[in-house]
Amino acid sequence: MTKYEFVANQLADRINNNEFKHTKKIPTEDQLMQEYNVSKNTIRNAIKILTKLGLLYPVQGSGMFIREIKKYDTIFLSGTRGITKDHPGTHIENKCLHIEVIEADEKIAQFMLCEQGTPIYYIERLRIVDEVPYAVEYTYYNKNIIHYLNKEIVESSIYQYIKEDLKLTFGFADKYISARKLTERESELLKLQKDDPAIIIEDNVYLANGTLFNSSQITYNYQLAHFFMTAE
Amino acid sequence: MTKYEFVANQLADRINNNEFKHTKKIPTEDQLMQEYNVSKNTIRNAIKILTKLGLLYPVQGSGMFIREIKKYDTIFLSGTRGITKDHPGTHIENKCLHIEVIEADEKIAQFMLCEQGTPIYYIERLRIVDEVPYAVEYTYYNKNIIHYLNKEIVESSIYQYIKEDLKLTFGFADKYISARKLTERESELLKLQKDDPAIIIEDNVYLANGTLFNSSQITYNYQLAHFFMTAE
DNA sequence: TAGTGGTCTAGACCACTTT
DNA sequence: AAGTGGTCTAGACCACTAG
Repeated sequence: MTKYEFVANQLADRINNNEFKHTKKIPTEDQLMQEYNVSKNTIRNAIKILTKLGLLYPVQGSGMFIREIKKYDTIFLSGTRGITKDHPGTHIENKCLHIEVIEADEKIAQFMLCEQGTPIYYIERLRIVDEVPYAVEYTYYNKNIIHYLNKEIVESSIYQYIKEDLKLTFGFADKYISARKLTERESELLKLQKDDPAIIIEDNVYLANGTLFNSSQITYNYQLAHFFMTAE
Repeated sequence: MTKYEFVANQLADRINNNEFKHTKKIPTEDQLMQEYNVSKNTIRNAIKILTKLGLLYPVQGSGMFIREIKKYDTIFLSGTRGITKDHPGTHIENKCLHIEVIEADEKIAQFMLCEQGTPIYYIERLRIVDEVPYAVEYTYYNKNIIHYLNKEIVESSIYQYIKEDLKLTFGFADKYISARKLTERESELLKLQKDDPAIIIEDNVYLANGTLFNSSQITYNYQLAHFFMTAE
């Protein structure tokens, strides 16, 4: 862990412990430099992390103020993490509906940014939060990068498997957000009506070296799923 | 304009002009430091801007690679700008459906983060892109901050008015994204069917000093509106 | 092993807010 | 005028990639 990550974690803890509830501000940059014995740049890097998470906002000439945002039960969009981290204390089940290896045709090759004929895992999952169907997920993984997947991995955490077992590091993700009507099959799986609204997130996830390894289309239950982000 | 903003603009232009199409990389940090005669930090700040816009991704030890993303006809979510900037070359019309000044009741005071009784502009607009109804927008402005609004301003660009005439600077924005069914009135305005899907963005915009001045709920035409963002 | 991005420091000065 | 965040510099060293 870098110094600025350490400082960011410390500050996040201190904010969550309400240490600054009187002032609604964190200490000044100079004070933090002294407290943690680091340079200004390191403090600023730490603070940038917290700002992106929506915990703070800076006011030039005045201080770094703590935010009070109501993000109850929402999924945080500005991260490569999934539902899991945003629903602490809930029971999440991933039901594997379908898993197969296919060869990329022209269309798949195009959005997977790979050659035609590349082996691809195609997976369908139903994600269930606290016994209620939450989302239907259609995912393509490049098998040249994720060499092996099975039902067990797919039903637990694929991300953890990729990170901890395969030792791959995530870089960034593109997200396309839209809405459409549910298909009949989706409505049955989500226990909603056909033609009910669905919020769709297409998620293209890249490794740190810039290669795309995963493209998902996730169909969320519109009565349950709400998303949150903060922009500058 | 700061030096790093200048460098970021220059680089964005050079990328758009395909200057780096052979290498698919921009010059190294050291090269850019020399070219623009600035320090490493300045280059890094510039590059961070381009990374957030999704134009670049960094690979440690290798270079800064140019991205090729298909964001045709989408609205970029990671910004406080609206539709306007994302639809160059299109004709945008804002039809004012309703404008009135009200006093904040308990509920409004809560989400506008103001005292009860604060004067508030409540505005309804229909946004039309290239003659097609695009979104229905319900907006609250704190009248203690935005002292005056009228139909003309509301039908042109409110943001430009706030920025250039009132000389206020935007800070950050929270966005909540969800889906629901259209109301009957919305379906008529958007020329869709009642109970058709709608993608909803609730947008809370803050000034640089951290005060909330604007809360909108925007109901987008699901057949036209698609959103894009990039996350780390 | 050389090239390239990432972290970190120390210090100067500027822009804005608050008193 | 004093306090506080924002920009900028010069330089050292680390982490990772690629030939």
